[in-house]
Amino acid sequence: MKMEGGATPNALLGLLSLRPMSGYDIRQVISESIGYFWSESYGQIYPGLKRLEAEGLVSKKTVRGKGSPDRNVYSLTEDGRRKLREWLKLPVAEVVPRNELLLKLFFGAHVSPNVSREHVQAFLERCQEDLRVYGELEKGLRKKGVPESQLPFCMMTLNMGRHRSAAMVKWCEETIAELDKIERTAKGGK
Amino acid sequence: MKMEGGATPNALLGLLSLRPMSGYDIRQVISESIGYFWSESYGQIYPGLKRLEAEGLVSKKTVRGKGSPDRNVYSLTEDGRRKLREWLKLPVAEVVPRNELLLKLFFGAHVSPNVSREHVQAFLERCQEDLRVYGELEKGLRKKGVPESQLPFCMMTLNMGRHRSAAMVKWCEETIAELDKIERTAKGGK
DNA sequence: GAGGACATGTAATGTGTTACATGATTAA
DNA sequence: TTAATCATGTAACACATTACATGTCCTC
Repeated sequence: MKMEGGATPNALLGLLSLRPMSGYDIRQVISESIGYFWSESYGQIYPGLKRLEAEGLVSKKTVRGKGSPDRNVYSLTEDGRRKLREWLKLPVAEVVPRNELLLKLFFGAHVSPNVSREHVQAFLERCQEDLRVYGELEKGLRKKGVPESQLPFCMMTLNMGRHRSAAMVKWCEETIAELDKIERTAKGGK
Repeated sequence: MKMEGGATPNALLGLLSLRPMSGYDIRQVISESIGYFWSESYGQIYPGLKRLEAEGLVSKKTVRGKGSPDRNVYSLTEDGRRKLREWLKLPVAEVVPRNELLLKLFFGAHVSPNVSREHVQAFLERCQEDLRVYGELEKGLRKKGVPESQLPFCMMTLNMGRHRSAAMVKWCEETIAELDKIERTAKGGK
């Protein structure tokens, strides 16, 4: 009867495997590590940690703050570590990710090609920005204390981002050229 | 107060812009057109159509079935068409799509490299299959009655899939090689 | 004294899938 | 007769974000 699908609680376990953290810390760490392919809101994190504690997968230690609020620092228990390993072994649940850009582009014939062009242009800029961020992230990895054993895995995820963004940049350029062509012929044929 | 974000009702409007359809039809059409980047379940479609009708964006016509159940066929009203155009002009809401494969890969140091390798291998096969499907889809487009004006937009969405899948195939191959290297050194160093 | 970072948490709301319920027709 | 396809719809549940509520300390 146990649903093993839930990626969110397992993501929390994974993050706590890096080091003991509070809910607040987790949010920070996400944004500077896996933020480009995973995110969690406080509304998921705090109740999630509470549930994991009730299941004995993490343990809480309240740290009296010196000049700051109390922190609830959670760490993985042996059970939690085992649970994480089991989840990692399960096949990846594949979903079709929704792509609103493609949806709008698909129905682009209803509006001026200019509209689609701007959507693609915005996406292009975003991809270029992402490529820049991946560079920063890599620098951060090399400097900061990422365990030797974890480093190649970080790099693999970064590399997917790079391959993806580079391909998207190419597609954007081709698509913008195509949209420009459509606009020119629309104007020329008038 | 109106939330304009809702992509799902707008997706329904877009699909009905192709031709009048029943909720059942919509599901079929999705799977043979935009299914690789968008999907809707009946639980969204039927209540969604009802709501759109109440707002006057679509109109319902019940067609008595000859040897099959009655069909509720919906068509776009002028208001619906206008609403669709307005939505198409709004900037694309950008979200970070979650990627469970990357999440598992990121924490791959906790399990044998073999486990990650198999996840990537499965993803590789899926991408290759996708590339094949895009070919089929394109053939279908050329044969069937897709309006001339809509065709280039279909092709643009297909091309994004192609660029993406091709990049992913390359990444998978590189990543599998890297994982093999890790496994060899782990074995060699023992 | 205003604003921002630190810190925790809940409630309301939105979004979406899955399973269920129903029932006819058609092909194996 | 059994399964698949056609067809519509609801209810329960799962998942997630946002806004709100609260309060401290530190810097400008």
